[in-house]
Amino acid sequence: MDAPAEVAPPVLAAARRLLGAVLHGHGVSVRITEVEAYAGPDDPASHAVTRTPRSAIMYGPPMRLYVYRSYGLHHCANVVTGPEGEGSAVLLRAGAVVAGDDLAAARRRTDDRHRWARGPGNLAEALGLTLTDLGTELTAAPEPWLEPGEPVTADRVASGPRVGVSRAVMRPWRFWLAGDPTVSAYRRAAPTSARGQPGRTSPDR
DNA sequence: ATTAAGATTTACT
DNA sequence: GTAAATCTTAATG
Repeated sequence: MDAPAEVAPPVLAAARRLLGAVLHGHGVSVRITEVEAYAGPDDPASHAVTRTPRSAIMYGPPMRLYVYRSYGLHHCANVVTGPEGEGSAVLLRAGAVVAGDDLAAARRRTDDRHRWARGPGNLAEALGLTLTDLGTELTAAPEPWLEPGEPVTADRVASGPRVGVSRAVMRPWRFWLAGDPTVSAYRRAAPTSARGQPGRTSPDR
């Protein structure tokens, strides 16, 4: 009983490493400021919990783009990080636009540059990423591709629970650059049945 | 076949 | 604070 309950999976290190990297989308480039790690079948909040046409890409080789539709309206972009068969990926939640300002403003229909790539759906929209980009090899051009950034020092990285998930809420697998103005606000997942019911909380629902 | 919930965002009371 | 927009998946008939 001296061993830790579980070892931090490699996807957490991969998530931290993506902070500061630059994703070059279709005419717009974004420096990643906020990410979330999603592991394989062991992670109840991950799409990899079930093997479906949508999650198949997560089980493929790393450094490929995983795009999925969220609530039928938005696209969310992930980087597959684990080796083939593991099923882990990192969701790109926010970033700072470093190139293609005009195009980003047009796609997002706002001049507030802090909002151009704040939130996973908004980030994908700013970069022009859709399902046609699914499976793209990210290690080299053409766009979209990912340019590794300078390693970020640990004291600049904050972490907390993932946004909008109702399962495995205890895992602080969201990472962001502390104090960065482009980071999205934390929002708790919507309760499924009884809301705000006092007395008891379900940690791992 | 239908229903419910979800790694979301925006608009509105 | 709540509702609506609407795609994918799971559960059910």
